[in-house]
Amino acid sequence: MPLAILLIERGGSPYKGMWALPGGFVGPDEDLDACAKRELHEETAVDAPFLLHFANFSAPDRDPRERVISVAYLALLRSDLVVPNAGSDAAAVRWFGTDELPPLAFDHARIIEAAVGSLRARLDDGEMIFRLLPERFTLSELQAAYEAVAGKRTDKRNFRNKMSGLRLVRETGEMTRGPHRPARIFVRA
Amino acid sequence: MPLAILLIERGGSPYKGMWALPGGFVGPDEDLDACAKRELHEETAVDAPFLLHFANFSAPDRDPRERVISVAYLALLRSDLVVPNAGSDAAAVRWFGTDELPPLAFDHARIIEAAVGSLRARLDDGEMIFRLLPERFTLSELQAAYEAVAGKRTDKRNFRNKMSGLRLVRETGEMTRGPHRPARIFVRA
DNA sequence: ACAAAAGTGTTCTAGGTACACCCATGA
DNA sequence: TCATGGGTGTACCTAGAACACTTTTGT
Repeated sequence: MPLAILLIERGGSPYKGMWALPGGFVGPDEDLDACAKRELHEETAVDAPFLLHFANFSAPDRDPRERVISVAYLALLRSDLVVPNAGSDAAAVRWFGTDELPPLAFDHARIIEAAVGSLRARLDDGEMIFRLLPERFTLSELQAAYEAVAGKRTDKRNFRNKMSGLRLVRETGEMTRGPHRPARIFVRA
Repeated sequence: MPLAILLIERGGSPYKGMWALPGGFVGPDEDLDACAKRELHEETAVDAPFLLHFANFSAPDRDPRERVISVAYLALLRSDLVVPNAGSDAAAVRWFGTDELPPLAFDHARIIEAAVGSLRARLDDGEMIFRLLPERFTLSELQAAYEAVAGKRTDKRNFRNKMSGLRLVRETGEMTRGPHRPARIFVRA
């Protein structure tokens, strides 16, 4: 499953009918993290437990209506499990594979580029990747998540060696069942 | 020469008479980078050719007067050469060693902590460190700059080996003169 | 001659990469 | 027995860290 981006179809002008990142204005009694979480929920009905700030976008004319500074956040979620619902201001919401992105409103294409770069740079921190996995997972599932985000394949043995060095996961002692050899089940360390 | 921070003494309330980071409000026709550069110049008469954004600070009550979101930037300059002059709103301006910081207004102590961390994390990018050096420099000068920022000593041979790997500098063929063995003069690659 | 700073190599360890085959299960 | 995915080890290379002495100049 490739990396995908959650976009909303704009219901109003400017850029009416084009796709854009969810977002909105910060309230007087919330910090930026809370704002990002709230706006995402209001516009897509998606809850992202962990959001990461990665850049600001502040060119004076990036919104034709008025001066807007965007504080950009990213989250990692399982697009196969998270079903978005269009909320306020959004005509529609859906996931787009990174290779099938539509034309985007404002400077949002640039924002997505920056987001993917930041995400890949932080993959080994071990904070984000587990958002793509159930609580209990196999090493093959973990590797698939890594590869989806990194956008490239990795050797299985090298991946497992690296993981045992990073100490991000802990074995449960339990095994999967299925029409093939059982796999060890791990949890986050 | 240890790492130092440029602070202004606040001329008005709140926190009148306390020390704080320079800063101000973004104008309608400038982006955040330009704002940071302008505010620094207005308040301290210092020109920083390269500013790096490292974090936002947005707790709703961090300024007792009104809601203020701070977009924090850092620059690296030679505190021995850059002489600040108090400008608008500032009663005084001066450099403080990181080990002799006064009590700070607002949440600026936290901002400085974050800044030093970000700076150290990016030292090897090769973007910042040359701000501390003249155009032509010796490897010993470069190493001294590294050590000042990193806050710790480094082995000379290891430092030089690392540098020749990073390819950040180029030899000029010229040498220094002085009451000791001449040193090769380098420039940025 | 001496004071001051420049310059130089080797060994060890850890982490990254390339690479191919056998194993356990359910159907 | 076959299809499916799980699981394993070695050799090589590179980067980082520890470590001490000789060289060149001006005074």
